[in-house]
Amino acid sequence: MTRAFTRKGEATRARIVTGAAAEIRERGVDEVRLEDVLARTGTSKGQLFHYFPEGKEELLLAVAQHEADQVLIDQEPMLSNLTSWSAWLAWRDRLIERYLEQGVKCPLNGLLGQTGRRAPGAQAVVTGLMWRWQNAITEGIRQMQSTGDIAADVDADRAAAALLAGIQGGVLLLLSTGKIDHLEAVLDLTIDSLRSEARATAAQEGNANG
Amino acid sequence: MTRAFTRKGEATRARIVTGAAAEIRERGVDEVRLEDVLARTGTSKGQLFHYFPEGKEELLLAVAQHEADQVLIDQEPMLSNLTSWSAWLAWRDRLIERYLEQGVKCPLNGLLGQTGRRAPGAQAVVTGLMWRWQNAITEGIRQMQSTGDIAADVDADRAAAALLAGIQGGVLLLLSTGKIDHLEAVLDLTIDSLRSEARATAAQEGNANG
DNA sequence: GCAAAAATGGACCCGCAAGTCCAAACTCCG
DNA sequence: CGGAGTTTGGACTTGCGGGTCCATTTTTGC
Repeated sequence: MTRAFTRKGEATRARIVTGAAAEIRERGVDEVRLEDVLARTGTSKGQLFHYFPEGKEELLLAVAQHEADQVLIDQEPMLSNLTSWSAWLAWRDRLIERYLEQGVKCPLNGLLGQTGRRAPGAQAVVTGLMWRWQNAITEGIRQMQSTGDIAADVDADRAAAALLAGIQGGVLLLLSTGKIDHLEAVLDLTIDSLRSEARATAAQEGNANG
Repeated sequence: MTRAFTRKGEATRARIVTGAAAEIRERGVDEVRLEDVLARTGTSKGQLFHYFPEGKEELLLAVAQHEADQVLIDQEPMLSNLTSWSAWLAWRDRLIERYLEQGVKCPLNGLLGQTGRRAPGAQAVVTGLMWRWQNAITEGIRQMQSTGDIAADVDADRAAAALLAGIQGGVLLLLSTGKIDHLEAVLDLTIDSLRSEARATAAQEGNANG
């Protein structure tokens, strides 16, 4: 299935993907014309359709995949090591920093709901991203439970689902209002809540660990 | 500024707006052609451009306004009367019910971030909606604080911001995964958190109310 | 160094959907 | 009834942008 591309070919292909991604981040999916991508990457139509025979749809899918991966990579190594409260806070800070910097330019926006029908597979990419993201958070919560830092009776899956939703909503509101306040509030209050529940439970059980 | 439309004219205009709204809900903004709206509403191009001289953009703006208002209306009378825990739960139930029914068809999706540049004013409509929505929640929290049901030291604005973000994210995840779990988790955990903080504070102050 | 395969440039095609225009039909009021 | 203003229908124009095609150049493998 993997087509035979030379080294140079792969490089060109990659250049097109990252160029398209940048263009989309800056101007939005529906504002980007193939011409824009060609201009920015210094390529021609012939090349684009050579590397993406299905045309725009295939390119969008590749971009989506690329950007989805990037979202998680940007959170490492924190996201995979939520093993102490300071790690959680570092993760929190990274998220704020990352989205503050990204501002209103969300590459994956516009791939949701029925809007994303334009690139059928793209929807799946987003779903996959959410799934991986939530799993990482769940794992983090479980870790904290194993050390007693979070109460054992917390439903890790459910808590992770809520936190992920909060983050997504925070980013969404950043996109529409330009302010990061919502994201900050969600992260701080949710994490605090996980901590205080631990404290409350520990207190009522009369036996803190440590 | 208000153009002179006869009764019949107003009716036609309204028919076009609601028809367009329905079409968009079903098929997504970028899939809807003016022709589709005309077909559904039994109108002609002449009429559409008669009532919306600026064309599609003006129509989209009208639709956005219409749908934004609907979002809040659908939450009444609960949203404006968050004065007891049972009222909060009723609101929660209404939200779940509403979005479960709406499913993957979000009329305002696609108006966010730079995607929404297609209709410059539409962005403002969404921002306005969020603002009104959050204010209502803040007000509800304040109400509960005034009766002592929520601890006075809770920052109502911040808590409302977090809850709103959670809701938005929950809906977003509903759009991309088709499952309502995230929205449920956010609502339940956030509301629970508001309640337990009240309990905790009351307990530690040694004086519960009622 | 040579043939086969891959990479590149860019002119051209073509369909779609927004927007224009105007003539015909209503309707409102005196 | 008459005519000014409003509403309606729909044919036509137009520009944009995705996709096709092929000739040319470069690279690869032997």
